[in-house]
Formats: sequence, C-alpha cells, structure tokens
Amino acid sequence: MSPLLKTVLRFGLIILALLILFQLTNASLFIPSISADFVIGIAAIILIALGVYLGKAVRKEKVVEVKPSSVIDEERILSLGISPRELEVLQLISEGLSNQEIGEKLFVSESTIKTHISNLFVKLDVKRRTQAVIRANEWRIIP
Amino acid sequence: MSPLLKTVLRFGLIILALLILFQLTNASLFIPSISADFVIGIAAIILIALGVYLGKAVRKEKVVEVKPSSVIDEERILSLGISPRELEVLQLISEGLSNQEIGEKLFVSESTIKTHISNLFVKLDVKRRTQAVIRANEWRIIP
DNA sequence: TGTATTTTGGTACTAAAGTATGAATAGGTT
DNA sequence: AACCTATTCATACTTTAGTACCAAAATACA
Repeated sequence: MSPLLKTVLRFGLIILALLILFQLTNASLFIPSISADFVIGIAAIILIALGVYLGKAVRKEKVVEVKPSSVIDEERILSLGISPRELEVLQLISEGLSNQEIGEKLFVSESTIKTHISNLFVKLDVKRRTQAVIRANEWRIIP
Repeated sequence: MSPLLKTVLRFGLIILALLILFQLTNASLFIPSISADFVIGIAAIILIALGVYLGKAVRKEKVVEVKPSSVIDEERILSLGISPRELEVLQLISEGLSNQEIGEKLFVSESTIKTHISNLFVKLDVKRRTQAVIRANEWRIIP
C-alpha cells in the first residue's frame, strides 16, 4: 500500500471513530442507568490512546524523511582545494584498493596515482593512507 | 532537575489537568448558554494533544536507554581465532598508526607487530591494512 | 590567445609494509 | 612433564607506499 493511501485511510478511520464516540457520549448522557462520568472517563482514555497512536504514526514518517545522514561537505572540499580526480582516488583508497589497482580502475599509470595521493596527503594533513581515510570520514568528503 | 522528579511532576500536572477538565465538562453541561457538543469537542482535542505529548515523552526516554549502538561481535572474534593481542593491534591499525608506532605504543618490536598483522590478514582474508580496517568494521570486531 | 589549473607520467630514491621462516619464552592444560 | 597456544623477536627478502622533482599535455577561463 502506498504511504499516501495509508495516511488517508488512517485519518478517515480516526475521524469516523471520533464521530461515533461523540454520538455515543451524547446518547449516553440521557440514559440514567449509565453514569455520565463513567462514559466521559472511557471517552477520555480512548482519546488519549488515539493521541499517542497519532503521534507515533506522524513521527514514524518524519523519521523516514529526515534520514539523509551521509551528506558530502562540498564546501570543505573546495576550501581544501581537492580536485575531482583526487577525490576519486581518495574514494578508492577508502575502499581498500592499492595504488596499482586504482590506476587500473581509472585507466592511468600508477605514477599518476602516486602524485594524486601525495598531493592529497598534503591537503588532508596526513602521512598515511589509513589516516587519509579517517580524515576523509571526519570531514565528510567521501560518502 | 533529576529525570525521576521530572517524570513525577509531569504526570502530576497531567492528572491535575484531567481532573479540571472533567469538572469543567460536568459543569458546562448544565449551562445552557454553551453547547455541550462544543465543550466535548474542545475536551477531545485537548485529550488527543495530551496523548501525543505523553507518547512523545515516553518515547524520548526509551530512545535514551536503547542507545548501545556499536556492539562488538565477540563470537566472530573467537570463531576467527583472533587473539587479544592481535585485536589490540587491529584496533591501532584502524586508528591510522604505522607498524613502528604500534610497536612503541605496545612496548614491543616492529617485528612482532608485523607478525601479528600477517596473522591477522590471513584470519580476516585481506591483503592490505586498509582492507583489514574495512573488514573489522563489517564484522563488528572493533568499536 | 595567453594564463592558470588539472591531469598525466616519468625517474630516482627512501621508507614502510608485508611475507617466509625459524625460534625462544611464558602460561595454561592435560 | 609433555603439550599447546600466545607472544615475542630476528633475519632476509619482496613488494607497496610515499617523496621529490620535473615536465608535457589537456582543460578551463578570462
């Protein structure tokens, strides 16, 4: 079932329940055998439960749409002067590839990769590729 | 304010509000100038809002206590036959240290670290330290 | 068109990382 | 005591990684 249809259905049911509840309350007030306080108490409990359910449903959908967690910090990439190609290399380092493997994947020589990496290390202020991966995750410059 | 005191205070206020609401409803039913339906409607809205608030408050505390996210998979560590010392080395690799730095931190020679790492690579089925870090995070064997 | 940046690649090193093998020691188990 | 595992370390090597320096294209830009 689509989320929209689900929501519409849910709210329809809730409104229906409310109407029935109101009619019941009105009717019961004129039947002496049942205490008015009792009916009102039951109605209050049902309404509070309805509120809890409603809040839960709304929040559940909110969590789903407020999900974007791994957002890349483009500004920092620019401020560090990291080029697109360097970023690509950094990404592959973080996936555990060797310099030779990165070169093959990008169709360039290993020398080129080494150059990119050396430049990256300066920009990231690190000495090793393991540290580069840690930094890249710290400043959110890789996914 | 302590969490317990906060909760007690909160529920006290809620009960008080309910009592007032009930009295109000009862009283209003005998005042002809205000429609009973209107009073009931207002009461219903307040009660639903109360339910939403209540649900939110309860869930908030639940989230706090269901916090433990990064749990180490001890079973897998045992099944892979990874020793405590090897695990320690793996942890330091994941922090970006070199073999020499790890040796200094653990007061052993670099040779020893290399031995540990070689054994680790076999157990983790990887070829490089960057891959080892990835694996260690995949199987939750480091924090 | 000229200039700046990016991308590419080479050479020549130095430094780490990783492998293979063997071996000594300490601690716990049977 | 004999046995096993974890830990330690060394030597000798091979392979990657990383640095320094230079330089040619390609691309972007004004």
